[in-house]
This record gives sequence, C-alpha cells and structure tokens, in this order.
Amino acid sequence: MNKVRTRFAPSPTGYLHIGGLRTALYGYLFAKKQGGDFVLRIEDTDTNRYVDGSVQIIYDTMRDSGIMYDEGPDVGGNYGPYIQSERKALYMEYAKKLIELGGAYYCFCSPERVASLKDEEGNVRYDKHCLNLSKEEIQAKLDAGEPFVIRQNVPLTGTGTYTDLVYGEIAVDYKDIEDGILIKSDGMPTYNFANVIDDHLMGITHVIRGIEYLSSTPKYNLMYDAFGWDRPTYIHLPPIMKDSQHKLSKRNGDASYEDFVKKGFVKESIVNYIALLGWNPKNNTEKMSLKELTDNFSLEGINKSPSIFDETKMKWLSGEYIKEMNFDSFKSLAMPFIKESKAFGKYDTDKLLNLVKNRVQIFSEIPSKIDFLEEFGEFDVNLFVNDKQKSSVELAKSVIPNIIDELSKINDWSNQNLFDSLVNLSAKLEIKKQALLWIARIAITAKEATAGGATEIAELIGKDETIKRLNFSLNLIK
RNA sequence: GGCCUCAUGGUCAAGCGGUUAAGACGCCGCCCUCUCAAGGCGGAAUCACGAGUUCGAUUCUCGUUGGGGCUACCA
Repeated sequence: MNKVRTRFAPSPTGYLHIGGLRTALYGYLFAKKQGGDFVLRIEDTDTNRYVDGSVQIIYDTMRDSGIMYDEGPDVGGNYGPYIQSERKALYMEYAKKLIELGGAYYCFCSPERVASLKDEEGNVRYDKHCLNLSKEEIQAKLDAGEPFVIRQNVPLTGTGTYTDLVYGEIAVDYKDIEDGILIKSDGMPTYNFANVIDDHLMGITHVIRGIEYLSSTPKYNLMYDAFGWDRPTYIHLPPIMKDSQHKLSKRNGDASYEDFVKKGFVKESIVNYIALLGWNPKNNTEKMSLKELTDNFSLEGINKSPSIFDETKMKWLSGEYIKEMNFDSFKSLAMPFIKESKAFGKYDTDKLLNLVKNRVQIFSEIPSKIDFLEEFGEFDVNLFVNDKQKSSVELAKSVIPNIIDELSKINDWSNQNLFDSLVNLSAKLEIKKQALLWIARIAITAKEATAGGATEIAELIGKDETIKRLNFSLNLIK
C-alpha cells in the first residue's frame, strides 16, 4: 500500500476563504490520520486573476490555523516546484505526449470561429474542426508561428465512470463533455490539464476537492487512462453555503479566516467549526483540537449535502475555548482587544479581564462589556425599581446614606470584605441583601446590567469613586 | 436548455426497513445567583411532495418540486 498523499491546490486570487480552508483541512486530516503527506501546490495558471500577495496569505493562513503542509513552495519537497507557473515547460511536454497518444490535438481556430459555433441555446461547443488537420498542415501552421491551443480529444461515444468516496458511482456520457482546452494560447495549461499532470507527478493518491469538479472528473480520468497512469481516488466535498442559495465566496466578500481572527474568534474554534461543517465524528463530540479532529476523522462522517455557515454557532465554540483557557493565555490573546475599551488603563487590567472572561465568546466583545465603568452619569431613577429583588426608589433613597456610612468606614477595600459588610448592613436594616446590593450596584453604575456585581465593581473603581457615585445617585433621587 | 448532484427542526446534524426520530447552536421557561453572564434542569420545533416496493417506509425505487454545480483560452 502506497503512502497516502493528499494536496491542497488553491489559486492565488485573493484571501483564502472558509470553503477553501475546509478543503485544506480535510486533506490534512485525511493524510495525517493515516500517517501520510499533505502537499501545498499553488495553481497560478490564470495570470489574469492573479492577486499580488495572496500566495503569502495562503502560507500565513495555513500556518496560523495549524493546517501545516509537509511539502510546498516555501518548505520544499521532492516533487517540486510546487508553483504551477514554474512548471510551464513540463505541461507542454506532456501535452505533446498526449497528442501522440491521441488524447489531445492542436487547434488553430480563432476565438471568433469558436464563438460562431453557438447553438440555439447560446452555448458554444467546439466541433473538433482541427482534429481533421493533417500532420503536414499542422506542422506548416506551427512553423508559420500561428497561435494555437491544445484541446483534449474526448470520444463522441461512451461513458466515463468512477467511484467517488463520498458521492459513490458517478457516470457522465462523453457526448456531454466538450473538447476542452488543455494548453492556452499563452502556453499556460488550464486547471483541467495541470491538475492531472501535477497530481500524477506529485504522487497524489487521494484527490480531495470541492464538488464543482465532480462532473468534470471523467475527462481527467480520460487523460490518466491515455497516459497509462493510475487514477487517484476521488473525494469530492459538499459546498459551504452563506444561505440556502449562495455559496460562501470571496466574490461576495464573505468573511475569511483572517477576518474572523480579527473579529476576535479563538483560532482553534474556527478550524474546529469548519471541520464540523459537512463532517461529524458520529459520537456527538463537538469541541475538538486539531489532534482530536485528526484522530476522529473518517470519510464515513462526510456529508453529501451543502451546509450553511452559522457564525452564531462558531461564536459559541469560540466562547467554549475562552472559558477553558487559563488566565494567562486569555490575557495575552485579549490584550489587543481590551485596549480598545475606554476603561482600559484606568483600572486593574487583570481584574477587568476576570470580569469579562466568562462573559464573552469572541475577544472583540470585551470593550463593550467593560465600557460601562467609564459611562457613569445621570440616569433614570426607576432603575432602582426591581420587584423581584424587592427594591424601589424609596428604598434606595433611604438606604443609600447607610451604604455610604458603612463603606466610609471600610479600610480593607476588597470585594469579599465589601460584600460581607453590605450583607451585614442589609441584615441590620432588615432588608433583603439582594435589594441592598441591587441598589448599590445601580447607584455606582447607572446600568441595569453590568459585567460584575456591586462589590466587584466597587472594588475596581475604588473607595473615593464609589462614595462619590453613591452621593451623586442619592442627589439624583432627591 | 443539457449533464452531474443534493434534500431530517431556523442552523449544524445522528439515523442506514420496525426508534417516544439522538445530540449541538439558537430560542423560550425554571433553578442558582450581588444585576448580566457562566452553570444546572426542562420545553417548543424536523423526515419537501407524489407514486410504487414491502406486513411495515425518514430509510429502498421512480417521478415531481426546490437548491447547488458543470456546460470559459477561471479554477
């Protein structure tokens, strides 16, 4: 049994989108599960769509997400080069060989002539016109420097059949496949040719890619067969959708991996979530590290139907990762985000972080959770009313002076001590501690809901500020 | 249009002829609680439709409908 080798072959046309990343992930998981190799190959044969810097984005995204390849342009390997534009001469060589084998032919037809072949539906289908050229005619045109493309010679009859490991038996009649271009007039191969040559030359055993290639795979098999090469095993993947009718795509400006990282999603949660889109481990486990995903991965768990990307669920997963993080990890990841808060720098940062750790799912939510500390000011005194806590404006009016007195006497300004003191005070005043604490919290925050209780916040803002705010609120009632 | 393909709650999904049709997110309620979260418990909500096959179909077959893909000198 040959060593398993899979590859991820993106085009450098922009950022690496979520669907592409998942394809990479499955290729990685499948190979790693079996101790195989995972290869990165850059498919830059379309010079028009090339976007500067996108190759670097691909490298960075894969490294950052942990989907690391064993071979690739920037790490080397025995099957290079791993960038298709650097393999240009190779494709021409194999195209000529395929012509000799009868699997392809030179075509000198002008784009205009090809366009004139439109049928009643408006579809263009090449008529194999140049297949009839004699060897001499071809040589003459070549010698004369006429521009040409090389087309695949697809049989007019017969059926191409193969077994996809996810979708099962796939059969397409050759009459429904046209003689596609293998080598463009600029000498560059198309995907349709380059993927076959490279997958074979690079020893790829399992081709894992998007479902858009499901029905065109028979024409690739025709080439493998013509060359006398073993066909790889195919594993096509269902699409990831933005909604029921639109694929998640960069064309729509849909979020990419790096966008989600910038938004403050825990990185592991992004990889974890996309693994679950279209695959499940059959044991109800959802939170899994890359290692656990690798151990659990199997083709049986891959779904055939499209799945809609649900950012809300990914957020939940991110929150799970945050909750399980130790404080130091949380702190280092949260730092860039907490700096965006108005409260940052004015209070003990560790205490702020503790306040927020179980209250956010993504890091970017941090500022909005603690900004309230800096937003104290006039408020509607009806906030003191809370039937459930047995609190009212009147009660607030009568009890705030007591709170001020009590707190003024406290020297050990710690949460626990503050809490104990206020609880004692409530007992002395014979009111529910919930009522007193509610009043205290409203009086020092002016907010109906806050991240943190009355005494936690009091500790944070300090004695002077606490007393000041209590007096302010008392005046507001009067 | 032709060809390929998909179809279980709002979303991700388990199921692979007989089940009270799992689980998760979200939503709702209750408990806990120093408000909000977190945590605990519970609830509402699904087999697209129509024919077959079968003693019995969510499950198998065919069709319909709907979605996606391919049909480029894009991948």
